[in-house]
Amino acid sequence: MARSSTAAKHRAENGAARSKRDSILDAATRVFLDCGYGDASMDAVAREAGVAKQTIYSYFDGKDALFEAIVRDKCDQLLEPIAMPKARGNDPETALARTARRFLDVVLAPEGMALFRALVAECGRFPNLAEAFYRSGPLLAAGNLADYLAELDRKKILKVDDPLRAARLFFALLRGDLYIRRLLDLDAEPKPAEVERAVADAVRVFLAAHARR
Amino acid sequence: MARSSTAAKHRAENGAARSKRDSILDAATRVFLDCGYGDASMDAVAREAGVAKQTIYSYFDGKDALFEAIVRDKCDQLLEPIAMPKARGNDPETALARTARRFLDVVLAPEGMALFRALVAECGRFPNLAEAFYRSGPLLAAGNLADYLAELDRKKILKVDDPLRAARLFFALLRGDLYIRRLLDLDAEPKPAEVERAVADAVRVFLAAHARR
DNA sequence: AAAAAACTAGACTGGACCGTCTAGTCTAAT
DNA sequence: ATTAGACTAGACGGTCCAGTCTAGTTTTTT
Repeated sequence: MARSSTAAKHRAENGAARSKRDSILDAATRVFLDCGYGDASMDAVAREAGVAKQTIYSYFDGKDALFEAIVRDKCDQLLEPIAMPKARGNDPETALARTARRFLDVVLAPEGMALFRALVAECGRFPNLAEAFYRSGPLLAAGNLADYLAELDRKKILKVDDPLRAARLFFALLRGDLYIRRLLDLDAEPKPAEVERAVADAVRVFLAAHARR
Repeated sequence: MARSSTAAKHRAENGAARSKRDSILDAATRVFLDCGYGDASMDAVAREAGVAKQTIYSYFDGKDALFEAIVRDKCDQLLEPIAMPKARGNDPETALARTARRFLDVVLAPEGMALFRALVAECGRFPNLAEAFYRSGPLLAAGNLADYLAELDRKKILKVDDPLRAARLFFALLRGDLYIRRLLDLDAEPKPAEVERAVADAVRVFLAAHARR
């Protein structure tokens, strides 16, 4: 048991093995996010990665495990910018807009949409993945914003009774109609000007709702 | 050509045929919305409908056509309450709340969620279905509300510069975080009290943003 | 009653795909 | 140079499923 298995041995972080594992992971990400879990085939992943199918099974336990790996990986790397501490030196309007922009850029990008679509489609099969995504994504973002809103409330700059609830509303406002349309693949990735407009709308409405006085 | 084929003949609306076609449609709805398009099998539909598989193929051209049929059917029947003309006699707050409640009741219900999930999962395969859903659902609802908002603006009760845009924002506000969580199947259908709270929040924020002066 | 059409149950075809296995090649360490 | 482990290419077994076909039964029509 303490002895490393064949499968585990090359999982050690010698550069060569790392890069092979990574190329599998990259290919799998493309295939899974393109086709969805059901229509993605292990043969396609192997072909895309330029690797024999057996090699995939030596790094991952099976299709499920591979899917889990690519989802957790994409979660970490996609949601990194969202988790970043906010620049709070500015006035609320600027700070909110900056947070909003960062959020939309990640969330409306093709990769973000594909990840979310895959999770929605497979949430019955992988409930823990859906939960993990939500916690490290929307929930984290709302939590961070809530902290900032609480601070603004303490400083009497805004009136925010329930910061977490307000933060969630802000992100909902931000997603707006665009998110639905993107989910259904009715729109391509929005141009910067459209993002900017969505940001401005959300910030304006939010500030109106939480103005002091 | 003018002569009716065997397949078309029993599609005429004699009561018996109608009821058989309907029981297939009902069963297919359950199976497709439960399992999703990919994991739903025609055998399961036949079993669920208490019908031979061949009978399904005499009423529908194949799996795709059956899926299309059940989606269009569910769209029509789910979104009927949303398309209803609004009671506009009341003050804006009451009217908005009523519209909001009706929307959330339909959209957050298990059937509404399952339909949307299926469409999100299959929007690549059935882009026209996604489009049809959006137009007869979210877009119709927003259009109706926009008309009402324009009226309120004309009467100087609210200030609404872009009614359609405002209506979309209202529904986005309404979906809030709940919708994301429901999509990922992290929450069960919300209790009336939760719906009421979401409605109140959305109405409050919306009115604050569009108050006169 | 007889003929036609609808329906049933189940077998069957063809194809996709997961995961395993085989046989042989390449690479790195001893 | 030899040997062990990683890798490749492809075949293969087993399963599942869409859609077709057959043979027999029930319902409807005439």
